[in-house]
Amino acid sequence: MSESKENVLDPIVSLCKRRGFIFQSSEVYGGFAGFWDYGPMGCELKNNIKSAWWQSTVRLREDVAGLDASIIMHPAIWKASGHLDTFADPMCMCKSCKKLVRADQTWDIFAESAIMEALRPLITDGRADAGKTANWCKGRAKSIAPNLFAVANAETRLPVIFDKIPVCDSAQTLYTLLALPEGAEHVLPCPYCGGEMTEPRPFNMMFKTIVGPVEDQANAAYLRPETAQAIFAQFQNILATSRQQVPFGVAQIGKSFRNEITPRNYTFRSREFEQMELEFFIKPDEAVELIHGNVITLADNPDLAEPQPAWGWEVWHKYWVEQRKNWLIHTVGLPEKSFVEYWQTADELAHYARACVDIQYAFPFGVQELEGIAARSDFDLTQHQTHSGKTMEVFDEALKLACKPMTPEARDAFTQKVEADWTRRGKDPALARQFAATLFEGKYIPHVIEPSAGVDRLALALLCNAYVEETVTDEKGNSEIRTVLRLSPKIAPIKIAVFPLVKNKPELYAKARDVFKKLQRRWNCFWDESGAIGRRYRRQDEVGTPFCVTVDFQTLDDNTVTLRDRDSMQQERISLDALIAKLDDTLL
RNA sequence: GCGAGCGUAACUCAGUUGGUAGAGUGCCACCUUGCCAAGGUGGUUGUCGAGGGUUCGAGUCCCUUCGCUCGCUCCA
Repeated sequence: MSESKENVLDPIVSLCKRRGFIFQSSEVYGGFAGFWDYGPMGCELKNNIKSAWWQSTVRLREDVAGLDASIIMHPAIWKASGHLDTFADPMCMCKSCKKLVRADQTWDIFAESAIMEALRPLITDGRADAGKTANWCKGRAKSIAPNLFAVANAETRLPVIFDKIPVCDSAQTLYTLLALPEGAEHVLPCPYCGGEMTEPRPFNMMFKTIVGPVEDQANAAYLRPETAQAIFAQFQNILATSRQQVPFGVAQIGKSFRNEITPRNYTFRSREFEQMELEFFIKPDEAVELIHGNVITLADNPDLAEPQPAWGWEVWHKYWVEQRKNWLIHTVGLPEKSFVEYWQTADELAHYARACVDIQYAFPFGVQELEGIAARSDFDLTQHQTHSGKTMEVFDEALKLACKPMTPEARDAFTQKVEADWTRRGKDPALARQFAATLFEGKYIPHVIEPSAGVDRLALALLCNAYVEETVTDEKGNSEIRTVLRLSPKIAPIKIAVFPLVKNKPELYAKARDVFKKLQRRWNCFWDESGAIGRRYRRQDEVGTPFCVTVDFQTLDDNTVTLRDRDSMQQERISLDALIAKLDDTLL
């Protein structure tokens, strides 16, 4: 299996280069890792994917508006979103076993064993259960390790740490606990082999640049690592100008940049990539309950065809999972059985996420994520409200009206219910009271469902799915290999190729040019007059052109042409008008 | 970032112990051609990934670098 993994993409990579889908960036200078160029066929393919997404996500809906934001934004955005902190992971490498470990995870492992060591007397005395204590240590280690790491170069902050380690009471104890020689270098041994580790080096995943003429770190800015944050930052502007009301969404397609340590698997993990993201804003469940008296959950087994006002976040999330799957299957033609819907487990979820579904495609190099549909609660908007000082709340007329007749007792009861619920979910109950009070005024920060897809990953998945080498046998019994890209007609780069049956008959040639010009006004067409007709068909098969039209002598008499189908290789005689009607039907 | 392997025409690949590059396919032109890559004639292609070194002479040996593949690692 691991042997066969080698070069599984080769035929596809080769075809993509030969036929102008994908080139290595800067190839004449030896290439540039993690960057790719889309050639004549590739850019048509990508444009078709993007416009199909835009069509179904924005144009065919009334509740989604578009945005095209700048790539470089105020650095504070990345502070608020958390990218500045979590994208700057310092890493250590073991000098002997060469393993790379996130610096805070080294501490993680040490903190765990140190706390365990400190608690051992309790277990020995029989006052604590060994298994439970071990689990507790693991949890504690996770929460204190980042602080331990921070403190490694700032001993003044030690007391902060001690607050979190009740068993410690002095710096001396900490050093003893961690088995560190006092005043020694604060780089820990390798957690795997005990070897010496290098100094932690920052691996910032965000590309940094300087804005303005002065080369000063104070003017540092970043290329966005995701498109989503601009939508949150512009939330109030869009709300004010789009005439939308919650629930509604904002869609954006654009480039994002991540300085990946290891770009691999062709275009799958690139340093520059394109995303299609939707942030769909919904009312918090508490607001839905106040307005409608109940919240529809998945337990109610709701019909997901049309959004309903009383849907809770859970149903909205499921709705978007279904929407996205339908689009993948029916619009861009990814077979249902070629991908899996993976629901992240509780401990895989980011702390602010309530649910996240990964749509994973079975690539030749493994099952990998194509798209994620996350329920991100009100985390992002709240972050930007906190950091910017600008409100991200919306005013909801229906909510205000619903709350108006509520008695003080009813409000108290509701508030207590929210407090209990928040406590159960591990959120600060003190904030619940404030949240409820805001709701009674008809205001809230919307929650968000985020379907986020990678254009390049999807393009690669579609190419992998479409690539077929089939054996064709002619009447004489000769077999040969036919290479075909079975792309969905909607996303195929070229829709129709037009051929004159022969090119040395001026009348026929002119007629074929007329047909070509006529079709070209509607679709991306390709003209080919060279070589035998069969060769021309096969050339189109390799770039996935679904239809070929051949103009022959009969066309001159009755305005009919032969229409050849890519997949079946069957031909039919059809009038030009009927052809246009048929293609309209298939391609729109 | 580390380790291993690899890098010759647009594609797939030859290239013997160092002697200034080949094949097939493709592509282009003309002829031919009445529907599935295989007719005829002619033509096109490379700083042998890049830079440096050894040598009279390097695709071939050495060093550096870039890129690709695999493994480790990472991955909102």
